[in-house]
Amino acid sequence: MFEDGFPSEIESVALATGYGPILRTSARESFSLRQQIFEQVRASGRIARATIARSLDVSPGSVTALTAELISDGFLREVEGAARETSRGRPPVALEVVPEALRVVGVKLSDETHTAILTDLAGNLLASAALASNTDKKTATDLLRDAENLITQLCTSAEIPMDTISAIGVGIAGIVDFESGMVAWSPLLQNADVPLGQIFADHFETPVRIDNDANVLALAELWFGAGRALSNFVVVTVENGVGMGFVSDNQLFRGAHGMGLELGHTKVQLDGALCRCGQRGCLEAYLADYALAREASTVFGLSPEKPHNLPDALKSLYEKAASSDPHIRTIFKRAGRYLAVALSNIIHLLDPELIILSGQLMRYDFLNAKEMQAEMRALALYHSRHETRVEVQTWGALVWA
Amino acid sequence: MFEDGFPSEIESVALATGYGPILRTSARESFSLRQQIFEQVRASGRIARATIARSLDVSPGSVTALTAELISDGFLREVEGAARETSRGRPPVALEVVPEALRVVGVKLSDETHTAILTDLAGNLLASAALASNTDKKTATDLLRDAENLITQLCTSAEIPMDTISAIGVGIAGIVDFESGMVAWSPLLQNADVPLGQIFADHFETPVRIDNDANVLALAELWFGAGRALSNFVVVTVENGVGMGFVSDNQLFRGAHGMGLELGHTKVQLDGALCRCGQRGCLEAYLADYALAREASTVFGLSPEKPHNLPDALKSLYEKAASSDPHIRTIFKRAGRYLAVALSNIIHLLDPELIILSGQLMRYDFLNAKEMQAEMRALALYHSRHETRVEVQTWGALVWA
DNA sequence: CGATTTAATTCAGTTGTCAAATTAAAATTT
DNA sequence: AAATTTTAATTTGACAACTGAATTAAATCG
Repeated sequence: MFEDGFPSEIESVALATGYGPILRTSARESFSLRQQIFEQVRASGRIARATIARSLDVSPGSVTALTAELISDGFLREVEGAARETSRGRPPVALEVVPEALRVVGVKLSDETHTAILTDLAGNLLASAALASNTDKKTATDLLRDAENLITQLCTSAEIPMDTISAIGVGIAGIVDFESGMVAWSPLLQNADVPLGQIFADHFETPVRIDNDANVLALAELWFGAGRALSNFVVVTVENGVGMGFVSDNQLFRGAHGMGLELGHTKVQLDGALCRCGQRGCLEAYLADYALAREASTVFGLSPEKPHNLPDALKSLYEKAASSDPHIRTIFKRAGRYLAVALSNIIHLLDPELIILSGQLMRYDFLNAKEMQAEMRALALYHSRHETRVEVQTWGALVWA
Repeated sequence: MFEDGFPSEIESVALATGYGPILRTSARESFSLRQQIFEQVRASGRIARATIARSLDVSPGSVTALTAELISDGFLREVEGAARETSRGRPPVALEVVPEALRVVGVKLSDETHTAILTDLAGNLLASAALASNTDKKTATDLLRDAENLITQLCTSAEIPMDTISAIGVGIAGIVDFESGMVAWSPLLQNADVPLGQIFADHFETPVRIDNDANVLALAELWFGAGRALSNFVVVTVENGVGMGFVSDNQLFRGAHGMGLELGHTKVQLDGALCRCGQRGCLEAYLADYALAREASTVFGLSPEKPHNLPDALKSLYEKAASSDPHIRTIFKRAGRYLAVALSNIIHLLDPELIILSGQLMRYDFLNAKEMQAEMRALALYHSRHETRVEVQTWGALVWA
C-alpha cells in the first residue's frame, strides 16, 4: 500500500508517535458561502440581501453576486409584494427559496399502515397516500412493491411526473444502519440484515435514504416542527416499541456505530420485567404495546397466547382505564413512573434543551403526562436556572418526511 | 433594535416563516489550511510534506508555503536524521512540531490533594507538583492561593519563567459552566455559583480554562491516552462522586446547557438508596465513597455520625473485602451490578466506541471488573457485530492535563 | 553513467471574498 | 418641488489563498 519511506501514520495504528487526537476523517467541511446563503434564506423564509450580509458577516457585494447565481440557477427568487413598514432608504428586496425546486417523498413503513407524503422545499404537503398493511412479517420485495404503489399514487394525485422527485426518505421501525442502508433487524421483516437501502436505491432512480423511524421523526421535528428553533433536542416515541432520536448541534446524533439510540432497551429496573429482546428491566418491557397488553391479559384473566389481536386488546385496555378501573390504572401508573426514570436518565446523559414526547394522544393521556413529568422533574438534578422542557406532540401517522 | 423593514427573522422567535433548522450560531468554523496542516503534523508526530498534501488533498505547493511559515514562526521544524527504508526518488523530509513552542499547566483541585503538571506540546511531563489539602470547604481565594503555589513550584523546578506558560487548565469536581467559568456547585467550595474561571483569569496573565474534572480527564484521554485513535468514547470516573466525560466526533460533548453530564445522578433504582443530592436511586448512592462508607458503617455497627475520617473508613473497607468478608463482598457486588446497569444505559443512549473506567485500581479490583463487565454486556443490546469495548485505566492522580 | 522515481519548490493563473465607490429608491427636510 | 438623508443593492479593483503545471533536487536502478 505504502511504498514510500514514511508510511502514513494516520492510517497505521502505530500510536507511538504524535500527540493529540488523531484525525481520521477530515470531518468539518467548510460550507461554501453560496450554500450558507441558501441555508440562511431557507431558515428565514424571507430575508433581504443586506440582512444576509450582516448576519453571515460577509460583504454585501458577495451576497449580491452569489444570490444572483442562485436566482439564475432557480433556487431562489425575489419576493414581489413585500410590504414594509415606514423606514427610510432604499427598500430591501426580500429573497425566498423556490419551493418547486425540489420535491421530496417521505415513506413510513409501519406494521399497521404504510404512509407516504410528497412535499416541496417549503414543507408544503403536495400529496399524501396510505396503504393498509398487515402484521405479518414481510420480505424486502413486499415492502418495495408497497413503496412503489404509494409513490405512483402520490405522483398521479399531485399530477407530476415521477422523475421530478429529487429524493426519497424511508422510515422503518427497527435497527437501521443509515450509511449502508442495511436493516439489521425490523419487526416488519422476516429476515435480519436486509440491505433495504440498496434494494430501494437500485429500483428507484432518485437517491434513497433509509433510517430508523424515530430518527426520521427527529429530523421532521428539526425541519418543520418544534425543533426548528433549537439545535439540541430529543424526540421520544412510544408505540409498538420505544424509540428515540437525538438532535445535537442541528445534526442527528447517530453514535459511533451508526445505528439508532435504543431508549427502549435502557434498563430501568434491575432484574425487572422480561422484554422481547430477552433481557430484563428494559423500559420497553413496561411501556410498549405488547407490554401493556401482557399486563392487561393478566388482569383480564385472558390467555396470553393470543397476541394477534393486539390492537383490540389495547383498545379495551384504554377503555377500562378511561372508566377508572383501579387495576388498569396501576398498569399505566407504573409505566409512567418508569418512563419518568428513563427521561431523567436522558436528561442526565444527553442534557437536551427539550424532550418531545411523540405518539398517539391517547397513550399520553393515560400515562398521565403531568404526573409523569412532575416525577421526571423530581428525578432530575437541575443545575440552577437551566431546565429541560418536555412537550407532548400528538399527531396522525402522516407527519413523516 | 431593528428599525429596518425586515426584522431579522433569525433573532426573532416568529416561526411562521421559513423552513428547516434555524441556524442560530454559525457553528461550523472552517479551519484555515495552515491550522489543518499543523494539526496533521501534531497528530502524526512525524510526517512528510508530500504526505500532508495527499492526506489533506491540497496541492504540494500550498504545503510548502504554509509549512515554511509555520517553521519560521517556530511551531514546526524539519527532522534531521530521518531513517528511511530503501525506496527510490528524492527522500521525504519529515516535519514535527516544536514541543517547546507551547507550555501548558494542568491543575487538578481535589478534596484530598491538589496536583499540577507542566507539559509541552508533545505531552512530555516537564514538572509536577502536589499540595496536601484538607476536606474542609474552601473559598475561591483559598483555591487561587493553592493554585499559585503549585504553579510557582512548577516553574522553579522546570527552571522556566512563569510568563512562558501559554495556557492553564483547571479541573475541579462539581458542576462547572465551561464557557463562563462559573462553578455552580463543587464539594470543595463553601459557596455556590462561584465565578472561579473569572477569578483565575483575572489573576494570571495567561488564558485559563476551568472545567469539570471528568471532562478534563476525557480531554486528557483524547489528547494523550486511549482516546487518541478514537473519535467517540466515554470516560467514567468513580471517586468521591461519579463523573463522566463524553467525546463525540473528536470533541467534548457538553450538552445543551454547557454543564457536564451527570452519570452519578442517573437513576438505577426506582425509590432506591438515598443520594447526597436528596434524590433516591442515583448511581452515586451505591457507588461513591460516601455510599460505600455508609454501608460499611452499618455492617461494622459504627455510628454514621463520623464522616470526617472517610478515607480511613474506606481503607478498612477495602481490607475487609480483600480478606473475603462476605458482608463486605455484598456491598461491592451490589455496587458493581448497578454500575453495570448505568454503563449499559450509556451504551444505549450514547453508543460510544469505548468506555474507559478511570480511577484508583483498588476500587475496580473490588468492583470486580470482569464480573461487572460481563453483566454489562448481558444488559446491552448488541447490534450484530458492533460491540462497545470497556477498558479499565488506572493511574495516579497526576495524569491531568 | 543516464534513466527513473519521488519530494519539494517556484510561479503564473484561478477563485472567492472584501472594501470602497457607485447607483438606486425611498423618506425627510428645506 | 428640490435637496438632503438614509438604507439597499450593485459594480469594480484589489488581494489573499490556493491550484496546477513546470522545475529543481536528491535519491535508486539498470
